[in-house]
Amino acid sequence: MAAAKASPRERYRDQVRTEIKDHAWQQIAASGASGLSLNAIAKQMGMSGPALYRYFAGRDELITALIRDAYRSLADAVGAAEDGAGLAALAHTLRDWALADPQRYFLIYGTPVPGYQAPDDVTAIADEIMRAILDACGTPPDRPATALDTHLAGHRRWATGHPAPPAALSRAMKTWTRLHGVLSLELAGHFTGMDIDPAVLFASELDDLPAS
Amino acid sequence: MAAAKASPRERYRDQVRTEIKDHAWQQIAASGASGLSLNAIAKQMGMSGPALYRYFAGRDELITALIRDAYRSLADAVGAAEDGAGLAALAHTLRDWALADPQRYFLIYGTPVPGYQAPDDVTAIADEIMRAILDACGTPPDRPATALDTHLAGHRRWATGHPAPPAALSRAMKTWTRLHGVLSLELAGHFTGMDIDPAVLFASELDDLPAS
DNA sequence: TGTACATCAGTGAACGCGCGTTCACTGATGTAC
DNA sequence: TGTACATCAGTGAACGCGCGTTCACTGATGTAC
Repeated sequence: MAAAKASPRERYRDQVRTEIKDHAWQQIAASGASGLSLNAIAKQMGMSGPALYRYFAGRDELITALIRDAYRSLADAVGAAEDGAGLAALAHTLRDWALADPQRYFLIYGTPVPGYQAPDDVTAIADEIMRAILDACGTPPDRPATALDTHLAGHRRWATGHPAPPAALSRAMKTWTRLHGVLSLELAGHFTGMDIDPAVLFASELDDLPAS
Repeated sequence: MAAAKASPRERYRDQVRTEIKDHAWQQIAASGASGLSLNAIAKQMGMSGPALYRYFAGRDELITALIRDAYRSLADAVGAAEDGAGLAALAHTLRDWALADPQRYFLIYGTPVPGYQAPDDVTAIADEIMRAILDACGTPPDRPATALDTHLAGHRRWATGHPAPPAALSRAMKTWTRLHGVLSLELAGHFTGMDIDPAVLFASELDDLPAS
């Protein structure tokens, strides 16, 4: 622990920054990311609007911090779940994480804002998430190489340094896209109108994965 | 053609309504749905803001109209593609449709606005899309019933009147979620940073479908 | 331990902006006799 | 065909609002001697 280094003022700053972000998440959960307002957060905290500028340079910096935190939280969750527990454990961790705060999931994987480019350190965390999935995929059975295998073998920047064979890369990729497919439609409520239980569909997709 | 019924004024109204929506789509493509502004559209058309209220009761009604049009356009596209051409044709039609205007795709399948509920006639079009996928799935091979089959057999409101057996329902469902999984991540740009070609992944998911 | 000074959190007023929306109106277009 | 009237598209002014952001400031907290 390097906590001894933090001065009282620094500790206070971190605390308020966290409180601001907590209120921001609350607001996003209530009305979406586009409804996020610095003034509204300040009012909720009993402060005046300009006070927040001591903690964030502006609205954009706040949102970027939220995105970073969301990625970090997900990477930690799947990283911890992956520790030997296999793909099913990771998948359910992912689903639980998403259901706990749908808008947080969508801040990462939802509708992109045209023109927004995530900072480099955020894309690094995104890679970390992919590596956790890759780890959980384990060693795939031998089978003839597919077109996807071949493509991924030549484009594995996101799996830099990872010893996984092409077939494992394919499996990780499909794990990611398939689970996201079910999850994002579930979170957006597209199954509600159909009267379908997304959990059953999710489980079924998970079952199908090893065979692919 | 029932066009003879439309009076000059009605024709003009329809024309202007269409023009307003065209500019709205342009604006959404440029800065996302949250950046849609009636005043900005009016300015772009060389009109004053209040003039638009002759054509739409307000911002919400405009957006609802856009959502309806998006659903209608997609339903027409997949409906036409499905006509005997099989699942691959439908899948590529879907992908082309999405790539033609990503923000339009996300208006349907993207981040939901908390609290927004689509009107009934829109969910009817959503069912129509599902039926097109269902039709394209054809008759599945015989196989033991899965848990998903059983669940869907008891929850087929979205396939009302459709003679498809449970196994076909499962296949349709997975077709939908898997293609959406790849597509939505592609449109959001998540493969760009990974240097992966989404077309290869999409094709591979399409290949895997019949086996599932 | 006590005083002098620097740091910094938070305030309140103000700026300019664009938003959705209303209202009373002008002027053109279409309709009826 | 020509006139009288109704319909309706579009304008301009105005409303109230909340937004992000700046600035000069007060007052509390921590630091150095």
